Amino acid sequence: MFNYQYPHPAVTVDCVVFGLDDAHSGGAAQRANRSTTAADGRDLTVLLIQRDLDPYSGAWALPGGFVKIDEDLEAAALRELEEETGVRDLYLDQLGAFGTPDRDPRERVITVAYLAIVNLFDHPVTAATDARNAGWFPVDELPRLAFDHDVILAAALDRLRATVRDEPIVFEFLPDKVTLRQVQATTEAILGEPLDKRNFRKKLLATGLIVPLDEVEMDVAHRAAQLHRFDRERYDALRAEGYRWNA
Amino acid sequence: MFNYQYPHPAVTVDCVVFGLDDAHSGGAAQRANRSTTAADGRDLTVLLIQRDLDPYSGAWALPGGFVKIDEDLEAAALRELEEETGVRDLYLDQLGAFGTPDRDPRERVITVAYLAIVNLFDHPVTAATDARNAGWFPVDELPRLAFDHDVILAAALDRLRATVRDEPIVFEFLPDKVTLRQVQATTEAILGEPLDKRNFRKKLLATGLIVPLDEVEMDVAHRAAQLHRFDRERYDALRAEGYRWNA
DNA sequence: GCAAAAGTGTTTATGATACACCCATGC
DNA sequence: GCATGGGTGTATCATAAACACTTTTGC
Repeated sequence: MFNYQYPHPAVTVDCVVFGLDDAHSGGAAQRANRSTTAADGRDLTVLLIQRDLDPYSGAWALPGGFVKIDEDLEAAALRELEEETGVRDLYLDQLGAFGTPDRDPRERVITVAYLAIVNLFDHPVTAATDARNAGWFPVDELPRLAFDHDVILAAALDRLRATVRDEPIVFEFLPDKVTLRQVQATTEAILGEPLDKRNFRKKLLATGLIVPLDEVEMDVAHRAAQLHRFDRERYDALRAEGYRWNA
Repeated sequence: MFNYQYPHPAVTVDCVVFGLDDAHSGGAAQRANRSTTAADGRDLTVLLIQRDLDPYSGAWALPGGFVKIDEDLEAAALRELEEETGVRDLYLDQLGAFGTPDRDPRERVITVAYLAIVNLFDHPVTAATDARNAGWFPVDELPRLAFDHDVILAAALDRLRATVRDEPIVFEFLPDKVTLRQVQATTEAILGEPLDKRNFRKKLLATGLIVPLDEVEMDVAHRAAQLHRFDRERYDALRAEGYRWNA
């Protein structure tokens, strides 16, 4: 038992984990009747976990959990994600605190939400989601969510869409070696709107941060596209000097 | 006494309150040797409170306090601000949660920080800051701060500077009836850099949201400037339809 | 009349948008 | 040979930036 002179709220972290669906979603996420989008057949998806305890038992929820008493907030988010999805290496950005008094029926719970992005090319996440029922849901086909997770998710989506325009965050979704089509398709999946191919490529290449490799993609039933690499080191260096990405 | 099965952190709110200094700062804030800036002689300032209790007794800190167990986070921020500064009506935006485990030496404290703006034209804040020693400090002449408040303040300043470019947030600092010079000077004070007068006015007026009134400023030792009003209602309506401010 | 700030346009450069065809490859 | 996506350039438009003098008013 832990005693305090004044009442203390519980504090949790919740993660809105975005990924680019590879079309074999795990768990009970049913994905029938979906028209392929402009995004190369891949959708922007969110990782949800089906609750097996009350409250909201059976409902889908954001992965998350309680912050340990000596644990940094970001560390808690990373720990929960690793426990629940097996992913270690990902993009993580704090979204904010959500603390409406009655958001959890058990006790006062304030949650710190994080926006995370997993690279499904590098990490086969669904394999690691063990016993618990987990699934990737396209952002426009979400189930009803537990707690106020719908509000948090909406805020995360807004943030993601705003961020994709002024940070090279698209590459968090993609493998090291990418085709320009992949970059465009992913950007379109995030924004939910089509972009002009020539203008997109022009602008991307004009940054000088997308360097062509001496390699082309493989196993495609048409002309193979040039592979490129995002020069993150150079970007970080420029960024430190005030450079601003803009796409 | 309040008992929990697991340890709970304490949760506080802290406010970074920005204002446009009217050059008679209250409290112990000494303001000697200051060169007047481009901002019309007014600086972007932050409201700080001198702590009278340990830890950090005597040090300056952000106004804030504990969140009550049934109180919304934003309500807690508003309450603390009213208690400590007497201000009711202000701009408030959540900045994020700060929760490094050792940021408070007494116990684990997670704080939710808010960015606030008070309109010193409408509300004479310093008068209301009663017993406690409070003062407005120019953002480039800050004293050493308690806890991790320097980090929070830096984050708030970054956010403010980013926001002033894509929301008409300048008007939060200013009275209802403004001169274009005031708007420009305030923007310059926030950004910390000078702007071109003609371009600034052109762009501002081009929005159609700054409407000239049939009135001019009074009691100035030179030609009186036209007064204008920011049409917030129309802005809100446009905003809802996807309009984006850009200055 | 002089100090102090108000007010006012044009030119240039840069970036954003719109737009359509031929090419390479696998089947 | 045909289906699929890869790759490319130009003209137009809109916005941003640079830039200096005359006018009004109070003292």
